[in-house]
Amino acid sequence: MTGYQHSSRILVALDCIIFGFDGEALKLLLIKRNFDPEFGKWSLMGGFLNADEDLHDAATRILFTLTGLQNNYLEQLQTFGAVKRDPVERTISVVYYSLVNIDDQDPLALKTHNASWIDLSNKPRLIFDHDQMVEAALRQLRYKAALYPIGFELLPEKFTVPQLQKLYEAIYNVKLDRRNFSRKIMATELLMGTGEKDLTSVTKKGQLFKLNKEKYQDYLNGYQSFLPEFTELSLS
Amino acid sequence: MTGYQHSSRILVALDCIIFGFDGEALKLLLIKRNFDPEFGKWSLMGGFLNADEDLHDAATRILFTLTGLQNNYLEQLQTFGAVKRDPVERTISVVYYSLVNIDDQDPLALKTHNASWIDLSNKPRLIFDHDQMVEAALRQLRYKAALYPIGFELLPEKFTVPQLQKLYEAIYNVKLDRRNFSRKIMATELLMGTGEKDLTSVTKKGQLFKLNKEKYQDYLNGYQSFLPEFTELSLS
DNA sequence: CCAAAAGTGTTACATATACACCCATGC
DNA sequence: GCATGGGTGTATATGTAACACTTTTGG
Repeated sequence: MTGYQHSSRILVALDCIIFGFDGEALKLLLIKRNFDPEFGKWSLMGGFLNADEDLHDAATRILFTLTGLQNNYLEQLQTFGAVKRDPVERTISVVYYSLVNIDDQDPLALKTHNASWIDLSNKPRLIFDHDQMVEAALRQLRYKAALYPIGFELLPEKFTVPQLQKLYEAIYNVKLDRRNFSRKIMATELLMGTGEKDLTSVTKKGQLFKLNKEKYQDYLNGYQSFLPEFTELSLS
Repeated sequence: MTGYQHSSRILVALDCIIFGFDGEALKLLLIKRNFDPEFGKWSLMGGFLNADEDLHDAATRILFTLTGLQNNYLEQLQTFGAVKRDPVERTISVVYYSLVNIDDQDPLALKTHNASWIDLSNKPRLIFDHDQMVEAALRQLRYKAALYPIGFELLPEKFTVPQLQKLYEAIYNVKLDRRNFSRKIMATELLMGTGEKDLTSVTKKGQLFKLNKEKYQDYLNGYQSFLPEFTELSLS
């Protein structure tokens, strides 16, 4: 037997929600399409699954093509499969989301694909069901960032506590108390001081920290939860 | 244009993890395969996506075929897409999990498909990557049941608080304090007394409750979290 | 000297946990 | 009477939330 006899083969697409953070707002990397279909409209970065390619590898490839980045945080989100979601041909789309350091990408690749970083609050209407995809990704990011310290994936290697706080404020769209936040983050032992100070800030007083990779792995492996109180915020 | 020119069409399967609860243990509805491939081995219930069928509809159809049930809790989990996951032909599988009341199903449909309810703790080795699928489903169930009161989907319409407690003990594999559990559940206002008592229990003292459907919807819509302290348990 | 950013300390409140007692039923 | 299962109450600990003060730097 060389294959299943019944049933139809279907086109499998992948779409990628790419989150970034510029120090103030949460951003999305979006494409102003310079190709058909839906030429000229905004969409997520996407592509098709090849027959000889693992699903996750395909997502990695698509992310690499657009950003020049590999080894980023990349997680499968959900698969969208309404019959008419793509008017050209019946296509199901496996959606991934990724967290990247906005400073690390390849500007040429972005230019080639006509991609730009857009504030989440200014997101244009996207094609097909891409708006729903973004909505689902944001929900997942909020949930995940409450239980696991994945927010660091959006920051440069060295960062200050107030920068980290701004990131969480952007993710959950809330204002946080500086003192409580600092105390809780320090209690996680996830940060290692570098001795350096952040000279770009106004007062040059911010201490730069690095992530403690070992502790980080412990948290990712789930021996303990990260910021349980944020789970409530994931529900909104 | 009638379709995308490039890229290959791929077979899309669906597999379904069906959870039940018999009052003591969490159970899975599994198939002892009376068909090829992997005749005689255990697997999840599955099927293929038709070209003219929404993905979620296909999952509903497969669940219905096996259990005779519709309108159950059914949620997409994840898509498995390793190239060699199915040795017969390259197939990606979109996995759903479902919560059913174990008393409600159609015994004939079960018999036809050679299906039986198996304690999660006695799960046999399953074909392909189905073991991983079950593992992921259990993790998702634990997380979800901590934030949303979906556990009720596994119980009959009327149930006692101790029964509900046993369910949560089975899901999280822990022992809970009777008094604290009762107080917390009552505080949610999710339960409505029926006035009846559970005459099957030894002391006939257990009060039977029904779910307050409106409150239930509120929780599902996420205006408040359900049992935040359980999120910690989801991580193990 | 003042404004803005960053670092640290204290208190009150809510929530989770641990534990003790009483009641009803069947045997 | 007593074992079992089911219902209710209270003290403690832990963690979250609310709030005040000090220091440094640039203008």
